[in-house]
Amino acid sequence: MSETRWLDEDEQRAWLRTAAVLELLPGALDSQLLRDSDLTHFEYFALASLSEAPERTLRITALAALTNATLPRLSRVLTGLEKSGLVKRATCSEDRRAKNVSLTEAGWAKVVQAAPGHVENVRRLVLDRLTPEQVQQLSDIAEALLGELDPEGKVFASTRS
Amino acid sequence: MSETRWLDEDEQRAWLRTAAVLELLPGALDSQLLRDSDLTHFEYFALASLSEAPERTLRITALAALTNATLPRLSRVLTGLEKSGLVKRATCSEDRRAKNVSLTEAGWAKVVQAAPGHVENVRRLVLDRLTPEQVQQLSDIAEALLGELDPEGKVFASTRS
DNA sequence: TTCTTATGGTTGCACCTACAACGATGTGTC
DNA sequence: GACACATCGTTGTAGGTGCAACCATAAGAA
Repeated sequence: MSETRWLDEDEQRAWLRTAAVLELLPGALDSQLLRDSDLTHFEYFALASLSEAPERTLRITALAALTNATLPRLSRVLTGLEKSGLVKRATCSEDRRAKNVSLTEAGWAKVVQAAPGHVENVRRLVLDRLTPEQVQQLSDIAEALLGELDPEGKVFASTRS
Repeated sequence: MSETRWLDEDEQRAWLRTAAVLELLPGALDSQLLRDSDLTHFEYFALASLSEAPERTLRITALAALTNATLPRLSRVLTGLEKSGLVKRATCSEDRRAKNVSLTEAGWAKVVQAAPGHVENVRRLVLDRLTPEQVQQLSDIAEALLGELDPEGKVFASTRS
């Protein structure tokens, strides 16, 4: 048992501010999307991820990795999106345990409609409040944190150094 | 209607990484505290905030501002903490609409027991993965974001510049 | 083949959170 | 004092999320 290394003043301030952002930012992202497009941020992110995949189709497990969701969570969200006609599921022919999710035309239209407002919101809340140097710093910091949070690099593999 | 300013490559990478951290970090904080102390991060934060207040007591509204919670959310969390004997509520004598929440002895003991593991986890997940310069950068970045997320500075007033 | 084990995905259950509506008290105006 | 209005906190209700248990299919061993 080693002694606890308590936070010094600078560390404490940095962490308290970070925790505050962690608490506030997700809600700010959700509320704009819910208001303007009737989507949670997670739903938007899943649809956007699909929209950039080949054939706008992915294995459910692959989409879960991209969006960093657990399978149960994604499964239920997909059920909702399917009811809304934005995606469809189909059993995979090669591996009949697996399923492919595809964006429907309506789903594609939804992403196209929602994207500008969402991007504008990300700028307003985050990017436009930082200098270009800070944006780069944030990118490096987040990358460092993902090393611990997502050690296998499964999530957002395309964005890792 | 102005044209959408889409994200350039650096901005997109920074944002995707940040969104990934936003998705993963809260769960990592919760799971250590739930495992070791049977508290969510939010519950821990509320108890810790109380533990640093004069008399270990705060108005419910003041605690909501400190923890950045809505009143309904905090009210229900306090109900749970009260059932566990960690806090108690008492109607405020000066303003009988209001109530004061106080940490009980058991609540204080819980904070004392939980703090070392939590601090260690914050170091493992965040602070120890960054250079001292990056910790300072993160502090400044979070401060800048709170300017938009919490314009009135009600939250974490003590940590703002 | 048959048995065992691993993987893909869904569902039961419990809990947490948001939004809106509500009861109760305080403040200002006439 | 009596009214309108704002504030403090709680609760009804609906929906999201995690964990564990579950079914179905696949892969490997005997």
